[in-house]
Amino acid sequence: MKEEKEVKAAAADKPAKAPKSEQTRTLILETALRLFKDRGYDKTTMRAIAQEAGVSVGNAYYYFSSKEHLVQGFYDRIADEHQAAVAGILDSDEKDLAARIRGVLLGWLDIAEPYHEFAAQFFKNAADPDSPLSPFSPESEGPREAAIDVHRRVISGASVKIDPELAEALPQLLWLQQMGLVLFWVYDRSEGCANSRRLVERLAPVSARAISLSRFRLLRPLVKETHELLADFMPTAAGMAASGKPKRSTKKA
Amino acid sequence: MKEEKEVKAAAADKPAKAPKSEQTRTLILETALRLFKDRGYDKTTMRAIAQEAGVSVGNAYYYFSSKEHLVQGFYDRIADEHQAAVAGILDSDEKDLAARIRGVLLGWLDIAEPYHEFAAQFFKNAADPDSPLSPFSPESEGPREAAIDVHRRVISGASVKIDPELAEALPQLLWLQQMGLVLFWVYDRSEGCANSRRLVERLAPVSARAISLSRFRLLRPLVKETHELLADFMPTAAGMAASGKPKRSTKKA
DNA sequence: ACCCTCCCTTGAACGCGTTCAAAAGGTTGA
DNA sequence: TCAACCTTTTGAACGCGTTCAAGGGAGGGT
Repeated sequence: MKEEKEVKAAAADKPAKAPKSEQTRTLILETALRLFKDRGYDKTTMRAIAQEAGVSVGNAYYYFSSKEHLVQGFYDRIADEHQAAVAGILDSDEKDLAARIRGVLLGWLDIAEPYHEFAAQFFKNAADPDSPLSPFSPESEGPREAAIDVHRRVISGASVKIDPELAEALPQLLWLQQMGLVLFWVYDRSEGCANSRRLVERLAPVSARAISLSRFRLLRPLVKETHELLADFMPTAAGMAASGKPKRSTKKA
Repeated sequence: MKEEKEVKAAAADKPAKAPKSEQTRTLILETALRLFKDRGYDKTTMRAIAQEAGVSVGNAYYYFSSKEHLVQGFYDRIADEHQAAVAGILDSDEKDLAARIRGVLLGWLDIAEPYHEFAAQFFKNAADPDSPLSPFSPESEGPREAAIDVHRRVISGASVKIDPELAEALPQLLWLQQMGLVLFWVYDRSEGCANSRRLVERLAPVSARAISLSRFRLLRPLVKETHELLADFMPTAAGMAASGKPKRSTKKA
């Protein structure tokens, strides 16, 4: 299943990076993503992808072990675009936490909007626990950590004072909030996903307020327990549930 | 699609309630649920269901317009069993909120455990926004309202004092929490879903504490905003997203 | 008797994702 | 040059969910 391109044996002074068939792989992937965007996921058949790319269906399966795996590329692309898009806000001198949260979430909606129909169609695959496409799957750890890191920067750039214990768990919580937004967005059929945007406008101040309230003594025990809960069950929720033991992962993607 | 049994014209003094083919329908449904439980969802083919029930595949589709629709029965069954199972706790003199939450959630895990493997397999269908099986779909409004009502009784039987504004939104919030638990449970591969149970044990006190803290002045604005947010976006999240206008539904199932 | 109508039932057929044995290409060593 | 070997490519075939035109069969009006 997992094959890494191992350079034969000797060193080719010109690795060239296009080893014959990497082109075929890319061709199939690009064709697939284009058709997905044009026709939607369900209406794009493997036969159509193969035909459009000028190869056989079997060949597509030689490079991508299933139709789902073709989506991984799209998945990564959105994440990359989002991280690029929010860099401006994250590195700006905007200190208001609500504004930063709002910017990151609205930024995601902007990036994802062109793919809304397509995304809604394959969202069910991503929700399958057995699918590598699931945001909780071990295969998604890299992108997931990167996404959580965005929220880490959301917090660190804000002027708000945060309980240090909460600060540790907060990026994960904000990421969970983002997953909730994605869920809402997938269901959102309103023009231009206007409802999702309004939700963000309303939700961001509430989140920010809740966070800023957390430093009060009154909430100390609640914060502490919440933190412990996340530490035990979240690191990789899927891995945790699967293995039976909480595990800490320090791997960086 | 929606057909109600209309008594022909005249009054049959013996409606008999088994009008010829209701038996066929039931036979197909029971056969399907049995095979689902035995073999899992994916490995149970429509052909196998038809053959086992002694009918043709087309006949199965005459009564159930898709394989998914066969699952609706299972869906309803779990909900009914759960409501029966937690009646004891809800009507008891247990006044501790954490214990009540814990009881309801653990009760669900008990009921659902036999179907864990099966459920994980069709969970992806339930996550499809276009599927009537989705817990957020209009078709699921009846069961959803019933499930929310369970949480309403969780609260009303507890001795805790609750901000009246929060009290209105709280059942929905607890239901969302339950949906989160279901998500975790679907991913849970541990022996006997032990991790899900431990999550409940840890989560219930945290939830209860958060709720009891909500009556403090400090949290008043946060509670108010949260309530408004839910009122606008939750009633039927799907319907809301679809129609563009919040709608209040007072329909009882 | 006949036909008409409506409910129920059939099974072949369609399009899909996916698999696989076999062929075609390309590279290496003698 | 030939042969062995691995990578790449092919397209027919499989099993699936689903559809549909066609066929019972039970009543009821004439």
